[in-house]
Amino acid sequence: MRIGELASRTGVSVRSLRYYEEQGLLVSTRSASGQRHYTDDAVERVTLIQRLYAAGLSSRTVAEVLPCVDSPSEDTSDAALERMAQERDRLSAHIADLVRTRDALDELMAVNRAHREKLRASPVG
Amino acid sequence: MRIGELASRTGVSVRSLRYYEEQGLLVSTRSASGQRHYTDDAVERVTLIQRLYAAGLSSRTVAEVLPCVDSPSEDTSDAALERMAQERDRLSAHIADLVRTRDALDELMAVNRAHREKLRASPVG
DNA sequence: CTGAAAGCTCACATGAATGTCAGAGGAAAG
DNA sequence: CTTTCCTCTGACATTCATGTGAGCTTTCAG
Repeated sequence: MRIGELASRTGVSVRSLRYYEEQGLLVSTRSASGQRHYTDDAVERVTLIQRLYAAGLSSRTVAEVLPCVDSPSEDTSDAALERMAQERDRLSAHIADLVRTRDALDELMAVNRAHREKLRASPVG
Repeated sequence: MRIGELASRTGVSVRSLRYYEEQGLLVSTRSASGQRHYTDDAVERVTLIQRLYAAGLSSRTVAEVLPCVDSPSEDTSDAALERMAQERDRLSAHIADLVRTRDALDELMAVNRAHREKLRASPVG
């Protein structure tokens, strides 16, 4: 498929797809006229890239990790494995943090709702 | 305390503290000479701001939410409550997404480690 | 064949939080 | 007092993923 189709299938802009390629995250074959062509696999790959971005990995880090997706049969470097472990831990910590923040939001909402109830009961405040 | 102390107590740069004030997230009293002074409460407030930033709220949204922290006794606006609920939901979805990504990372690591084991058992690959 | 739609490259713009620098005026301690 | 550190404002720089537009070529449907 060409880049436009990949874009609409993944919901990622054409611009971003070219950027991913520039960063070495996504490969394409080129037609004689220079147009990018992708296999169906690219859809999944783009989704994964987005997922990793959303998890806070930089494109540099994503580039380090993706080879392990492509060819786990090759000798995965210590560095890559370590990087994955490191990112996993960072991600875990981040998730825990977000959960705490969500709890804080919940409590904030509860407090404010409670005050409203009180206000409704005795409108003087 | 002055801005430098607040910075070192919170681990947030002086530059960022001034930025928070500019965005209406943090208030200070000014000395005759114009220097910012903060009460101890500011430490907690800055921590909360950072927490909300980390949860993906923009400073605009943080500014919308913070008044509910300051004075839940006032009539909290519908808009603010709705905004909080909305951010809470967004955050929940984001957390779920991150958990999935973490799982994906875990599996990726497992697969790569397994391949290594195999390699070690029969070095031909 | 023609025109619309889609691709290409290159380059500049954006947004958000923060870094950094310059020039000037306070603050605190020797 | 003088030195050293802190703070002030203002402005420009940075990072990163993405938007946007120009100018040109390719593809495809009619």
